[in-house]
Amino acid sequence: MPVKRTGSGQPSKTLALLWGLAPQSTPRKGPARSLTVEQIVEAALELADDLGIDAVTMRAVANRVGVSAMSIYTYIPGKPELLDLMVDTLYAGLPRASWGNDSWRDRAQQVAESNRELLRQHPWMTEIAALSRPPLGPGVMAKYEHELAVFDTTDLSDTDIDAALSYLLGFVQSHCRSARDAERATTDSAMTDAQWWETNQSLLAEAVDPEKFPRAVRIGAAAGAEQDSAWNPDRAWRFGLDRTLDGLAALIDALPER
Amino acid sequence: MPVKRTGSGQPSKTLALLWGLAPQSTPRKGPARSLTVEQIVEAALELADDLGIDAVTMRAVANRVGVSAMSIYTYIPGKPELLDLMVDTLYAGLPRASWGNDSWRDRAQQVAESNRELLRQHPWMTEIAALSRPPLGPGVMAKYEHELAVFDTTDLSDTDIDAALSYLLGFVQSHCRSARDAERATTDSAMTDAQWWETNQSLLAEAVDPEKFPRAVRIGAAAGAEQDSAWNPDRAWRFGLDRTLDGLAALIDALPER
DNA sequence: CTATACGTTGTACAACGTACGGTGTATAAC
DNA sequence: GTTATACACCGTACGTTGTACAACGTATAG
Repeated sequence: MPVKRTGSGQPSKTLALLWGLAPQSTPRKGPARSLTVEQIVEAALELADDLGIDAVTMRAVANRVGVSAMSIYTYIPGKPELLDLMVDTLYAGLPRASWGNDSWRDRAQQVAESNRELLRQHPWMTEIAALSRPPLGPGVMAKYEHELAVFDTTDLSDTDIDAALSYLLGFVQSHCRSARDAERATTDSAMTDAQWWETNQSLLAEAVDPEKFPRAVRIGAAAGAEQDSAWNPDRAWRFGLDRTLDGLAALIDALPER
Repeated sequence: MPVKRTGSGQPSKTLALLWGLAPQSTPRKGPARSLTVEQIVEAALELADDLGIDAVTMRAVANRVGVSAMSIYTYIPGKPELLDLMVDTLYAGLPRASWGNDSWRDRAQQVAESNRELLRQHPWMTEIAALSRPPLGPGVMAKYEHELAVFDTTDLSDTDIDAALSYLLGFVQSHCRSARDAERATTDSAMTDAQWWETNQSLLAEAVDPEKFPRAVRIGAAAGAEQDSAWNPDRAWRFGLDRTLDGLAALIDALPER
């Protein structure tokens, strides 16, 4: 059964793991532990980055750190918790330059772009559910804290600050997910967009009646022609980011000063 | 191996299936077929709606229509194609009232809300990859055609119309995905948000230093208190939809008339 | 020295998608 | 009418997943 969802374990165990709270420290009874949680998470991250999230199996991770699959379970309760740890670890490692006196809009744009960069370097992150409701580990908290400061200079209420940040990050994730899907569609099928188009053109031409779908035919063709493909990630990014920032500006700049 | 991705089959076969182009019609050689593709897709949809996307296995679908698992493969090349067909079928069944002379903003809001409604009635749709780059079936085409008309009365270029619609739908999907994750987090763990909070409060209080995370503590508490939970889907929806429409308005209303 | 707690591992299970080969049935060819 | 052929259908089997369980060995506690 596939496990791509996080947060399924007992939350207390997960939280203790995330914050590295060891129940007791050094003098345990049996043989000494041969690994650390960090080593396991590291190995899992390398696998995910190199071969994709599907390659992160308990057996593969165990093999990479030199133990048997079941040994992992003495360090980590299960796979969902491993995914939680992977995400939190990456978040913890993010650069967090201080904001200086940039405007909220500049800050928001930087946050969007650094999140995009993270998701481009680790595309598998767009495939797991840990992003919308991430585990409350130290990395997540530090990221949240830093990004909330985007709206320090605005007059938004606390709840609106939270909503605004969620909205901004939601756009980034949504876009990166689409970009990943698009890239995979071409690499998976070993077909460029152009080849795909050629293969399907005749079939589509037969099926799609321009009189029945006038806008779709016209606009689909225009969009495909102007960009070099059916979907241009960079163009979609710029369009979406501008819209998102404008949307937030419509709220923020209309506020009465407090 | 889990298959939750669509579009992995040969595109031509998939397209033929989607548009219902039978290679030859009636006089085949062997025994008559006992099923139709529609029946199979119907059964798969019922399973997904009743028990979630994980319950849609080839064996379960086959069992529901009264044949063995392998018989399905004489109708449909594989599971990705089945998912494609499910999505296209739902899209085809969507109501598409004519627009009258609503403003683009009213139209956009209606599109957003009807998409949200669809994703609420079929939450499993947020979990499969068929939404960002859907298969070009008749249902998808009809939906695309209808929704493009949102921007008929604007002066947007064709490529911008396409981008604007993608942006709008991206928000809806992103929101519904989060809403689904949040709902599942409470139902899966058989824990209400309040219970979860109580369980973890002491641990978090110990780990999270308010001096290190001042904004996170303040804003997290405010957001949790004002809403009745850590995340209120309806509030997030209204916030996000307003921002999205404002963002589009900033582009559309600033255009010089053509 | 003995008891106990713990790290590690091999085996096993159920579930998944689907490749493969066999079986029976309908039409096509003669 | 007989034979050949194409096709629908099915049972079995394979490789893969997460992880439960029990066995085995090792270090410390008494």
